[in-house]
Amino acid sequence: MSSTSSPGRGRPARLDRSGTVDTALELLDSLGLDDLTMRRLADSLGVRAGALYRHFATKRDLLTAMAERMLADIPAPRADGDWEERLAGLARAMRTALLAHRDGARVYAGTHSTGAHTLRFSDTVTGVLREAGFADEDAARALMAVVNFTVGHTLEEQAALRPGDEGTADPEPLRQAVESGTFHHLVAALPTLTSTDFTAHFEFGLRLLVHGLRALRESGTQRDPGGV
Amino acid sequence: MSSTSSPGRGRPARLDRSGTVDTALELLDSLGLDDLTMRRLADSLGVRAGALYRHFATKRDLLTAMAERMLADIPAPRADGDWEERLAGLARAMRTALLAHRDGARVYAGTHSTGAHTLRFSDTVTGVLREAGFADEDAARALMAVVNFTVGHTLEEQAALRPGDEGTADPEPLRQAVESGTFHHLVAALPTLTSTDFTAHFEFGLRLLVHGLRALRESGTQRDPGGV
DNA sequence: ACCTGAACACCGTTCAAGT
DNA sequence: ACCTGAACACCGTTCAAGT
Repeated sequence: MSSTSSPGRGRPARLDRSGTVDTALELLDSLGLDDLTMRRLADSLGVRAGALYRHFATKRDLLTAMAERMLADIPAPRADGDWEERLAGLARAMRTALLAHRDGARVYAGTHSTGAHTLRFSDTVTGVLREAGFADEDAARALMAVVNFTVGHTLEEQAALRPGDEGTADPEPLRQAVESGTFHHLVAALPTLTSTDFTAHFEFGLRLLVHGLRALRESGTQRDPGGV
Repeated sequence: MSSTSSPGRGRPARLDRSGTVDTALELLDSLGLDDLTMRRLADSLGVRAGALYRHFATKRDLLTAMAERMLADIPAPRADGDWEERLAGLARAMRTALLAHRDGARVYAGTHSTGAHTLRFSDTVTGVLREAGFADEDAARALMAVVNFTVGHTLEEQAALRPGDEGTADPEPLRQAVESGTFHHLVAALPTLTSTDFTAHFEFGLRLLVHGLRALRESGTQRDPGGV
């Protein structure tokens, strides 16, 4: 169970930043974000809540460190494939990293990490686009568009999958409201909207973004055709 | 000020669902989501916290009603313009509705409303796409892609604008980390990434999605060319 | 019928005091 | 130097009792 440094015999020599984040992520997976408290985390570490504040100025600080750690799971992108496939691969890797932890997207969306993993990911995405010939400004905006879509999608995906409270896993109230009303376009869309094939939903949106970027690239700067 | 039923003379006849949501949105604007508590809302209504539970089973229920009310501000779409302009207009209207309240995107993202305004908005977007010739499944997936991007973007926009805690309004730590490291692609993107012209960022992503949909429409079903 | 009072079981955070 | 104990100022939610 105890994974990292100093398994501890007599005095546990307990708290360090990295190990605390590990335990916090395990607790997140078993309890969910709403039940992850500083007190419960302290219990898991064999310590009182106040001791956590020697390593994290605030709970938000802890959550930021957790978000940053989640992005560490993103593997370095394979160098093969064209820019479209590499960009899509990076977006998929981000979704996968967020899905890897319960409420992962909520944790990520609620923080603003500027850690090394976050910067590395942003740098990689920007690099794929710049090397494909996109202007710096377009590369930056494309990064934001892809990340914002991915976070928005995964937020929705994890919200829909959790047993929550009302009408999420159970589409009955929505179905009823739709069929009784005048929302006939929505009725046609319902089978897809209530589908749980979130990968298909994600791929659809991702394809739209990539297509849009391809069109922008072809209409814009067509300098350096061919090349690497 | 008192809008709905029974303005009340002697005894305020105080609580009703609709007025409570109004007051909650006002309180949200002045305090922010983190400081919006059931007790403070009760104070604003001249009532004790327990009384709120006669109208809302839970705080989450209240927040869902607030999210639903926010979408009521979305005006009916103008009938002029082609499907691309109408779709873009609806996405812009949603962003505007979320921006209209402090932490609006966070409130919306944290809930799962199936109220009339949410359904009407979804029905309208789906209708624009179906009438443009998209298959039901594509219309549904396009709705989700546009909404998820819009929510993700606005979440980011409101997070960046709030005076928060660390390195959000102040890009110094990020700038330093970037310049000291080997993230040279990110350095090129920095001026755009730290720009506060969020409308430009939003429009860029929205254009990508619309371009992608146009390509899909032209490659896919080209039945019923011309005509309304 | 609708609200109050009071409680239950918690929170995040701080800080003197111990070791 | 690092952690405990104990407190401060709160939370969301429930429910008997009042009116």
